[in-house]
Amino acid sequence: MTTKVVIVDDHFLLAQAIQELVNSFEGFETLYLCKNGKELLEKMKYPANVPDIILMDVNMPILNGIAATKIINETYPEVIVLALSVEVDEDIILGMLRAGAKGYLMKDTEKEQLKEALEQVLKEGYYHTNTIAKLLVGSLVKTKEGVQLKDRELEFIKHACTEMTYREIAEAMFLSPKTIEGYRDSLYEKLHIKNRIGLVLYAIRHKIFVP
Amino acid sequence: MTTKVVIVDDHFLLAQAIQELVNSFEGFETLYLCKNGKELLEKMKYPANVPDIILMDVNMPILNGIAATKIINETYPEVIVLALSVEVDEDIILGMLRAGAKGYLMKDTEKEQLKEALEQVLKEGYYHTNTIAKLLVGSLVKTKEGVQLKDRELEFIKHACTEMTYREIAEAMFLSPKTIEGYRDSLYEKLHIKNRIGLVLYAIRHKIFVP
DNA sequence: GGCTGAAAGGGGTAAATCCCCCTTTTTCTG
DNA sequence: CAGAAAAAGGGGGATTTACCCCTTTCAGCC
Repeated sequence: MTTKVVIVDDHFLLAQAIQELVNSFEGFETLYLCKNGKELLEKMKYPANVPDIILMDVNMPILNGIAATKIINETYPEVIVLALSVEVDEDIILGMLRAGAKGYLMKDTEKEQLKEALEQVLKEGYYHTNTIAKLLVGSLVKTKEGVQLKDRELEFIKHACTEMTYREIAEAMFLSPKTIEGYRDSLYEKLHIKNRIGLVLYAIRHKIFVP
Repeated sequence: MTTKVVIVDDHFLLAQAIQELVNSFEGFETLYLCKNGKELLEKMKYPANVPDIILMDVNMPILNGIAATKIINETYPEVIVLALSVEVDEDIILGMLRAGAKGYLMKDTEKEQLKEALEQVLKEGYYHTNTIAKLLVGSLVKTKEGVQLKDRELEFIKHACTEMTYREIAEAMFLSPKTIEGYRDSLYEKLHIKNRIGLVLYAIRHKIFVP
């Protein structure tokens, strides 16, 4: 009985290439390829298309890896999802694992490591490289960082990542300039920053604003 | 006589996978894989290691695709470089082609398209998809945008993407604050921006500063 | 109802930024 | 070498920001 694998990645060349790799491993075969999460869910409506393992890219259009993984974990809890990405962003890795991925492979892993990952995930139910393990430990240590921003603040931050003055931002948000300054001052304190440049960098690094 | 191909990509899994693909094409074989431009140049010092075609990733540590392509074009003009990237940034694609790449493949190309590209590049000397062709035409239309920034200006911009005041930037660059203000004012005019936020956004969008 | 705490609005001041316009020095370039 | 262009440095003033500390309003909750 061979293990059925599905590869989900919008970089189609990579998907096809990984397919060849997987097929070269004994005991594994690729069922089909998908370009995004939506396509995958469509396919999986037919029981014959439900695989044992899904190799899932994180950055995809339409339905990204995290969202797709979450749905699959709820609908098909017996299917194992392995994340596969170039993304080294901590938030994203953790998001993927929280969504129920059983492992996270960087795209610079060795061929042998992929085989090892597939085999271990079948036997043990999980596979994590040292890099990821370290990240996990790290995330436990600093569970704080819980700076919760309100909707209105997020809206302000997005405007601040613009050549608008605070007066103009106030107009755009139908607030008085002084209220806007209040938002700003409280954010500066919460986020430990000193000026608007710091705010812009914070917004970009936390994906509040995409340049 | 088979065509010898070398793959340069720091995403090792992708590199290996593409290797399998290339080897499955009749008349092509992979010589070896490299993780960056430096490794490639080291290898190519031995004549036996000089391939016919190089499949080169753009984003690599140590020596990136554009720099490596430039050197290879000067040192080994008979070697064909094909760019291979997820990058859709116009500047980068054009940079790669200017550096002497004979084609630019997106990583979402089909398996068959890779084969076609390899074969056409051997026969015709170039390979461009419609997407790239359109880009090329577009770049001819708006040949302007030739805002050439000097080293000192770039250094200033990087500092400006920081919570430093101009006074502090001046200190760090061993210049008077007034000189720094001069840099700033001339940049504002050249780049059609109104304030420091605009400068930060310009820097990020043009990859002068990576947040 | 009364307390509390956050959101909204504000006043005043010091610092930083922006925007002119100007001189001197250095560096290309014909 | 001369002349032009760029780099470096500067003055002064209008705006904008940053940082205090303070009042009103309003919703949530015991």
